[in-house]
Amino acid sequence: MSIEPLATIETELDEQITDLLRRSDQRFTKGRRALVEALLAGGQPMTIPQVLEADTRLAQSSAYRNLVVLEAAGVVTRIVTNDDFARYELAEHLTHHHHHLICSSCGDVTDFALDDQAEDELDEALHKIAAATGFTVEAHRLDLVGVCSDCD
Amino acid sequence: MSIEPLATIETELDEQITDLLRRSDQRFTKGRRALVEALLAGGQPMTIPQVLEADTRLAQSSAYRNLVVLEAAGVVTRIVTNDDFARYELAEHLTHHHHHLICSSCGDVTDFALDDQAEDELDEALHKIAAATGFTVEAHRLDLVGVCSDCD
DNA sequence: CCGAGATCGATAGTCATTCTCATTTTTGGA
DNA sequence: TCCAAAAATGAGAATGACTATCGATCTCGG
Ligand SMILES: [Mn+2]
Ligand SMILES: [Mn+2]
Ligand SMILES: [Zn+2]
Ligand SMILES: [Zn+2]
Repeated sequence: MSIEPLATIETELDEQITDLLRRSDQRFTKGRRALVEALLAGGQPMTIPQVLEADTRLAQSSAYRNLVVLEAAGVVTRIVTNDDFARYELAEHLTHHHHHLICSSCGDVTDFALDDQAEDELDEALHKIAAATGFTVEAHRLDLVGVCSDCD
Repeated sequence: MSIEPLATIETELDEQITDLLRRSDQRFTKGRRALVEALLAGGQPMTIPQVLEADTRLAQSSAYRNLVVLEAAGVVTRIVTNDDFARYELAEHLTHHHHHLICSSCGDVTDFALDDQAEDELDEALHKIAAATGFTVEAHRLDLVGVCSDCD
């Protein structure tokens, strides 16, 4: 494969990803870089068909396999909804903590963030739950399900 | 099919479900009643294999089909996680609003509720988001992902 | 430059879920 | 009660997102 960047990854992000991959004995290859660049350029969680359309040089089988590798390394997050396809986005520790608007009509997933106060209050309430249930919390997920402005 | 109830559905709930189904031109048949009873007895979101194991008289193909019917009628909710199987539970307006603990180890999904104050604060924050984004909110979903006490 | 090992990608396989259709059950008149 | 039309059932086939396979290609240290 010979792939030229669509959008160049900033040096720091590149190094972070290289490092995450190295920790799971994986290389930051051209194909993997192209996937990250597509997700970065997309600006919202993307299905694999969307990724393949955004960069037609990518092979489907490699995209599936490499997104699994990238997820295991903590570079991307897999988002599963009621839609037929899973979606991927850059992991939160490479971007920032946020939540999702999920359109029940078209399936689109977009990001939103709570203001700090609301997020803090939520965290506090969730810590109580965790303590009360003996559940070891790794993450919380908050989605708004509804109809996006495009779908009216 | 000849199915005797495992756990009897209370009259009021039975009438609500009958009504919901009638609104989508569907009947509350024995097979559908058995599904609802299994979910009720299960006490937590169940996969279809779990439902079939709980009531071995149920046919797999009918269970799949009827859970789709029950979901369309608003009787049950389909919960999709990273696990292989989707899960079903009674819809919130037949029970109460709540959220989910999702075990990333065994896949189990259990319920929890925020205290009223935390839920109110969350609702308020989400209304602001909806207003700011032009998103028409149908529901919010809050999950805690982590490791359940059974899995340590 | 070389060779071991990693990665690639076309293709085949898997399996949760959906579809098909012949059979059974239900329903609402006659 | 009897009948026919409509709905529901369930065994099995089909679908399709995703994963596994494996020979070709690339990468990197020596
Ligand atoms: Mn996101
Ligand atoms: Mn629940
Ligand atoms: Zn939409
Ligand atoms: Zn568990």
